[in-house]
Amino acid sequence: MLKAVSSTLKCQCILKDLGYLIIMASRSLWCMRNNFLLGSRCWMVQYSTEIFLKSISFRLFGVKCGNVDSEPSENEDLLNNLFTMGVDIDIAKKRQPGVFNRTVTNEQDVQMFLLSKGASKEVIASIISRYPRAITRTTESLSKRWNLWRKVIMSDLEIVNILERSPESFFRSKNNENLEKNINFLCSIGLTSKCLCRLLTSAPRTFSNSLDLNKKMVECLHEVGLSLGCNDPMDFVRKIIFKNPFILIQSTKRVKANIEFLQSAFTLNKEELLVLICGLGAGILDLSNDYMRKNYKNIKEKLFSFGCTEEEVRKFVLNYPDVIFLAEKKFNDKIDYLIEEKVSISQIIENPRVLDSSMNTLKSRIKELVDAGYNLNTSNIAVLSWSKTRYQAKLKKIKTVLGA
DNA sequence: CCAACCGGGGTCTGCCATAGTA
DNA sequence: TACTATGGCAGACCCCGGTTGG
Repeated sequence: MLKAVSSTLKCQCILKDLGYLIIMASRSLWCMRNNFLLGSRCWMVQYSTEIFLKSISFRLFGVKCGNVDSEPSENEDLLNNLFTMGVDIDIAKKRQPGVFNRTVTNEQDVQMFLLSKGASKEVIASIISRYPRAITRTTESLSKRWNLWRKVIMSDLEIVNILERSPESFFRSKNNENLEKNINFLCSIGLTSKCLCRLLTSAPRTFSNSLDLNKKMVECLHEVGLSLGCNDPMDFVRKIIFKNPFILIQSTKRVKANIEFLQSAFTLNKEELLVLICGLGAGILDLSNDYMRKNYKNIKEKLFSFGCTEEEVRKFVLNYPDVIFLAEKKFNDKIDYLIEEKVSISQIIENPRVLDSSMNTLKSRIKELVDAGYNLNTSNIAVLSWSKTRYQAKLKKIKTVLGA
């Protein structure tokens, strides 16, 4: 009798497992097909195949020794649920092991909730794999949080896209009161709804910061504006946030150090520094201090090696502070390549924006221009950084003039 | 018509450390 | 004391087009 029951149970188990396998297999194949058809990123193919293979090994393992050495501390329902959802358990466990020891989790509610907002099953699996603590949130709490985000962002789909990109930003905190206070605070300093939307889209973490942390950064920037003799320091703060939506997820330590570095490196007076950091230089305040120093040092050395003066380097970087973003190798490679192609260093200094273009763009454009008979050394090199349409129109013209 | 100048838009997560909490 | 919430860090460009003065 007992044997009969146990074999029936085993049969059921195997049938269930076969069911999983079929579901996973078809899902994987469907995913692969879609990925090939749509030409989307290869990792999805790899990802779904991996999940498929893992699900096979897990289920086979489960059938073979299910009762013998299952770990009592682990919630099997949870594991089963996550597997059917396509979550990568290995990644999830590695990321937040504590979640797997909980007696109560809400993975199915979370899935239902996200499905109702238009997220695909694949996206949900990816979200939970990368931020498993998401499944400890209740529908009620999620719904409230979602509605607060919707005060800033116009559509559910846009929010889904942000969650897919950065699940942590949404799920790391369940403190909805704090989120609401943040929104109110950012409105109160005069940020427009457009700016707020950009902030949440670009740097969603801002909204999970504690209100206090955001206030500290705003105060910090306010003080900087004040100390630099700004007439309207709050306007200065708004300008920086508008120019650099990532500023509120940086530490005040980093931002202060970068501002100090810019001031000392370029010996700027208050007014010049003010213009720089709420203008072209706003973006580079995010950089890690060491990275900024290292890159600036490299730029200086590289340009010195071509006989540039200190003043020329200064002018170059101040006209185009974004150059500090460029990693050493990329900067050096671009300069070397341009020089190799008979562009002079003074031409580069006069047109720093040519370094905006990727190496590929520089290479293909220079080849086309040279082939068309354009002399880079004596002509304007700004074409290298023009938009595609303007560049192509120009190239066409060059071809007809020089070809004739 | 042209080029020079200028500003804008997209993008920025995933991990670790640690104080706080249940 | 296991787990959570939160702060902080490293990492690292490319492209488009409006305006304007000649």
